[in-house]
Amino acid sequence: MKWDELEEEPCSLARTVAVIGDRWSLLILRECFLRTRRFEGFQSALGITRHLLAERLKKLVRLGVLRRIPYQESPKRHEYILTQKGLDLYPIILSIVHWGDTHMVDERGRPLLHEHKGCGKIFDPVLVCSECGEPVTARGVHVHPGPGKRVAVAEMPKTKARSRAV
Amino acid sequence: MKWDELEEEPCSLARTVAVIGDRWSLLILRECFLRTRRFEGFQSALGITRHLLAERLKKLVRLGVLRRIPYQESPKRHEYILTQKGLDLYPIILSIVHWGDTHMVDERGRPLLHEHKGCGKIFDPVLVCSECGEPVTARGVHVHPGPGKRVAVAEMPKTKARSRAV
DNA sequence: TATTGACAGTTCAATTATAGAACTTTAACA
DNA sequence: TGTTAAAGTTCTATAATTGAACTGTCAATA
Repeated sequence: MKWDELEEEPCSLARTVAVIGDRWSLLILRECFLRTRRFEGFQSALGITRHLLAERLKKLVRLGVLRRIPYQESPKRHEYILTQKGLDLYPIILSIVHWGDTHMVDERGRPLLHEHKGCGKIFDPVLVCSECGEPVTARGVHVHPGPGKRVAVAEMPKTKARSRAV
Repeated sequence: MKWDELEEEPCSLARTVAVIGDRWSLLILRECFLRTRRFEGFQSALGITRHLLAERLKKLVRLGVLRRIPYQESPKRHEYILTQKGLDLYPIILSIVHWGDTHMVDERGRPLLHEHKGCGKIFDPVLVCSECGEPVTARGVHVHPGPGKRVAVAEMPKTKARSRAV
């Protein structure tokens, strides 16, 4: 499967993986949330090759996650800022960080602590149900086919039969 | 940066990206949450090459996300099931699906609907603060260096100076 | 005036990873 | 005996990534 095919899958997870499912995009976005905006800033913070960085930034702009805006004329320079679509990735980022904090820390503990401005406390993110407010776990969820699900084999590509999507 | 270096970064996001930050791992895990357990099941559901599937399953087992358990003798066959560490990835998966549902759907709408068994309703996941229960947004969070943060240049690798981590 | 340096990339060869297809092994089944 | 199924492994061709050097614009400095 190619990257562009991934974007077409009738699966919201696959389509999102087409955006952030590579080695660098999430790290670039981490930097965005830490207020890095410029090419050199990303490059030195991440140690990514300039070639790939240029490529990934272009991709994230094309996908509407970042916006490229000029910050000076002569020489013309641009910076990269998160769009609303990009800002909406925050729950993903925070969930990832929390899993790492829980399962991948060494003896020294968490690299970062997160303070919720609203209540002033150091917190962990918790995923809850929008309807009842209770925490959600894998076992507590049932999935149903939605309107965008590919239903019949008739609609499927000739070669392979894929039937499921999260 | 190599994949193994990523695992060593003083950053919970980078360490988690070392686990799930490739083209296939998240898709394999999606299948796990949909109760796929066997090699052929993953292969036909995803269209991944057998070579890479074998490789990725090995990696996920090595990292403690999946467990490989025998389900029959002669010929010896194994299946792959989520460990607790793997089950804990559910909030990440669900956040990713929700972002895709919000920003990557086509005219036909969501591929899947999620029902919360607890309250019986179709829901969206919401990320809230563990301390006050209010929803968390990027702008509502302050980060502080934690105990596991790499502090001084003295401790850093010779080549590059990286100072930040989510 | 000439030189240096910052910034934002681009170019190119060498290495690595992934895709696609065929092959292997063990054992049940017709 | 021949076929099928599951769970891989092996192989070659193609695509992606790395590492390093190079380009162009302008400002500041010697």
